[in-house]
Amino acid sequence: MIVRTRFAPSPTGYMHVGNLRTALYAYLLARKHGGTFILRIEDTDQEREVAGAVDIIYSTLRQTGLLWDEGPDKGGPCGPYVQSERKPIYRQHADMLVDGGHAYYCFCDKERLDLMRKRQEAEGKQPKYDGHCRTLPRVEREKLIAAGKPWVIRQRIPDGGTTTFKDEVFGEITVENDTLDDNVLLKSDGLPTYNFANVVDDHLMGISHVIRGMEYLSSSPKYNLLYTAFGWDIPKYVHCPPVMRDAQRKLSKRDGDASYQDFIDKGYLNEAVMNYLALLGWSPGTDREKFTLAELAEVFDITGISKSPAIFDPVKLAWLNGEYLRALTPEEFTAKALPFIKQAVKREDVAFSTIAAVLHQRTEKLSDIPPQLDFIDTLPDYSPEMFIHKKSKTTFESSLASLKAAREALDTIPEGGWDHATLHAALMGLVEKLGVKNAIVLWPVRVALSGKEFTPGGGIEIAHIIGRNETLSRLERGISLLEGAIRKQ
RNA sequence: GACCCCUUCGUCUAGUGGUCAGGACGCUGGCCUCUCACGUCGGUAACGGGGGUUCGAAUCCCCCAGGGGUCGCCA
Repeated sequence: MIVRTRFAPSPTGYMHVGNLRTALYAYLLARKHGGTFILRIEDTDQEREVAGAVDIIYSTLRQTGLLWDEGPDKGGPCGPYVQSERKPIYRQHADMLVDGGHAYYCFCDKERLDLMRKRQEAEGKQPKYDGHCRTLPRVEREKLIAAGKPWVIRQRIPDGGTTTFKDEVFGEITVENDTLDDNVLLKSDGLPTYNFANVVDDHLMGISHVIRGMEYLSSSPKYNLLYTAFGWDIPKYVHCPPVMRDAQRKLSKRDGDASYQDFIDKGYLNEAVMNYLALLGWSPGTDREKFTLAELAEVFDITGISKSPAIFDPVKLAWLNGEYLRALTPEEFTAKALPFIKQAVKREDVAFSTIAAVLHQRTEKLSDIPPQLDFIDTLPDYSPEMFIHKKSKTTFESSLASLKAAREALDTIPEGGWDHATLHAALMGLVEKLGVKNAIVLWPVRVALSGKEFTPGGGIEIAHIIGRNETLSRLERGISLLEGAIRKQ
């Protein structure tokens, strides 16, 4: 079987991660079977046009690696791939339906429709087109058209009976035809509704698997009726459950973290986001959790898609992102971290590579970086109490001695020799010389250099990062703080 | 409200009549350690409820409850 899948977004101006996941699945299925992945723009709602929205679709798909084989910019045998450019095709197909008795012209205006719905609601019935124009004679119809009366074309749902369709994730579903509405197929502006365009285009473009959100599940019987009316083969339907914010609400753009770009801006890696999305509502059937896009394409299978909505867990995404960050080489990590480091560090005379090194194993997302670095440019005010660390048994006195010894040892290192290895040798040598535990020396040094309880990296790294002058002056500051504290005792 | 769909640890999930119900995140205890993290070893926690079918049900059937979706000249 030739697999042809499509991603058919409407240009809304941002890429919702739920949509992106649907695109991912469509892409993976195509790649898995050596098939074709198609991009189609569904811009039939002229009122919702957003400038630049199509570019966001392009750039996001490129960034994520979901490269399409046919599309508006690439062309292909089934173009055009923009629905607003396919207008004549829909008209032609709508007429075919009308000729076959599967659709009809409707001249009802908004006022009548509103009134009708209001009445039906008042009577406690479900709003549904009342079939007013269903039986309009052909001559009457021509007369109204000639008179310039606006019209739409509606689908004629068969009276009575049932329609059954099969979904690859939900199985067989049967509904009573009477619960289905005579929906508009062709709007008065001549453009098709989604209900019509998706059927015509999916068939004309040879789509084998229609992968889309679950919100279309309940309209699928109508689409089936359309395929049948045309005498077309019915594609395989794959409806994906929604991505939720919590048990009640869908993840929405209003929450500010539903768009792909939001995650990238916060310092999540593309690879981590895509990996996480793949596993949200789909399982490979094994315990494996880390996949590249290419690896996903190998193992992807429709049967792994789950039936129930999945809650998006930012905490787990962050963990996965950390995994990806940690797997980077030091050079790669430095390149990605540098812009975030510079948000917090304005000084230029610091050891950036050491900052990155010290951050590497401590960063889940890049936006976590700046707050960790707030002590580098300027030493915060801190209390001498911080020198006392119970577990390491440091005291004011021991800390004062350590700081003085450290000052003496480091003072002998020239500016040019101020590197990590030298500092390490000097401070560890001090530990050995004094015959004490590492912490007796290193705890107070780290506190004096950072003024903080927790820091990325230890005293040696921080000394290297902030440089000789700053190190010596901060040690000085620590010494006087401690002397003051001891005097007060 | 009507119609359709869904329901395993807090979360993502594995599981398709016989498992101590597995993994991951989180939380938590130990180890490592100059702090925090990383790493590592352990712990915690689930089959929505009720009826059946069966020697035996998370797995099959029915009912209920809860949740979701749809009911537009939006997609």
